[in-house]
Amino acid sequence: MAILQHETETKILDAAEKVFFNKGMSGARMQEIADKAKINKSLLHYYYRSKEKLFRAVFKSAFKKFAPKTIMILVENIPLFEKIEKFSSSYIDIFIKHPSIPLFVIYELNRNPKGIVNIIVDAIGTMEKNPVQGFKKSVYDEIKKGTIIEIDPRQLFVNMLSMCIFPIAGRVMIETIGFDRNKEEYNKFLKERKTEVSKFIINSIKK
Amino acid sequence: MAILQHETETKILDAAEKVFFNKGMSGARMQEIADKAKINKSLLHYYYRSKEKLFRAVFKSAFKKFAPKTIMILVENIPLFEKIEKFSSSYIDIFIKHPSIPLFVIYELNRNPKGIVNIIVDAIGTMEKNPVQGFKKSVYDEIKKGTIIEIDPRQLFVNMLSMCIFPIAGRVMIETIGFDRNKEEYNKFLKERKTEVSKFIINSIKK
DNA sequence: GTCTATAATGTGATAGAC
DNA sequence: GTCTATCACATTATAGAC
Repeated sequence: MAILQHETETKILDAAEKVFFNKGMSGARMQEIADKAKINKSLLHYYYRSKEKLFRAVFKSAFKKFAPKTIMILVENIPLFEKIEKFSSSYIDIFIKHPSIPLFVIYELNRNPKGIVNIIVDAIGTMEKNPVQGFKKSVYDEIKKGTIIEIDPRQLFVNMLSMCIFPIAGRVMIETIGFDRNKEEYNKFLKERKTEVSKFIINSIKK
Repeated sequence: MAILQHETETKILDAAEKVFFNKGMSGARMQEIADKAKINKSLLHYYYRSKEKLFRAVFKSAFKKFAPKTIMILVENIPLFEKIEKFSSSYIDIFIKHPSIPLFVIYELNRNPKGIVNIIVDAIGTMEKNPVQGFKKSVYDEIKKGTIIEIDPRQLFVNMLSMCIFPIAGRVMIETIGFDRNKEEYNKFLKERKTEVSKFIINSIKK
């Protein structure tokens, strides 16, 4: 039945996501994915011929969860401060909902840059027009207007990106060195960052 | 001979570092480590009984490359602005020299928090007195003096940490989305951050 | 200390029945 | 589509000669 087939496919992808997110490509085991999906290991191969192909499906799905919105905000034609507020808030919000994605993407991109870029291109069509250019343009506009200090837009962008992603990707590390291992406390801390990050940035660059 | 033994042990650890840093615990292969060290695979087991033990040695060595100095700066009794400048500059500098360490530590800590914390405790003696407290104290002192705005010291600390570590741990990702894949250009960009980060932070919090 | 050979197990993938 | 059984190979680890 078409519906059952679709259900199984979804069950597999959900299970595969959990395992790949936690263990990475090299640490993931097809058996564990099958167990989590409550199906036979052979069925994995029936639906996704190989571990590699299943991984690609998982990565692609993960990437689509945050990339389109992110890119849109970066190229949007709005004032810089608004762009920073919107980006930080949305970005942190998405990753509060999908906390395993940032480290997964960063790590796998390191492991095999070329292979992963192929998946990304497959996911969003093309990598040609760089969305970061949209952010740089906003920065130059404000510098010209004299509303912000002179700053290298690359530094500013990386600052913003770092403060949005790292507290999520490096959560276990941060909890280990500086916070009580209290899940709720850290979640509250992350929610506060949705406004804290943009305030911190704008404070620093506004004239 | 004692010297030869020491040499072999070092050769193994150097090779193991390269492989574990790049492939992680689960992706690393004992054969590859042996090949890189130009010795027989059995010798690995002669010197470090198991893959697990070799990994622990590598992690411990990696951790010692940055943790002692970092902790020292955080608890040092110096004014906040100086502490921020010193921390950012030293931290980024260390990781320019050892660029694979941050992602390695973050990833392996995620994979197996309890196991890794044991290694850390083994490396620095204890985790009891939290070095981040030293930073928080400096922040509260300045707030009381009225030299900086009122800010949650945890947010400030995580901002600083993020801007220091993420550009290194997430380098491949950042290069992929926003920079030309030019090694020298990015290295220059990182060196600039040694002063940019503290300027950015102090700009944001000073009254 | 260093090597060769091999054991023991884990793992991705396939064949074939139903 | 889903299962059982099994292959083929990779990988950690050990035994034993030198």
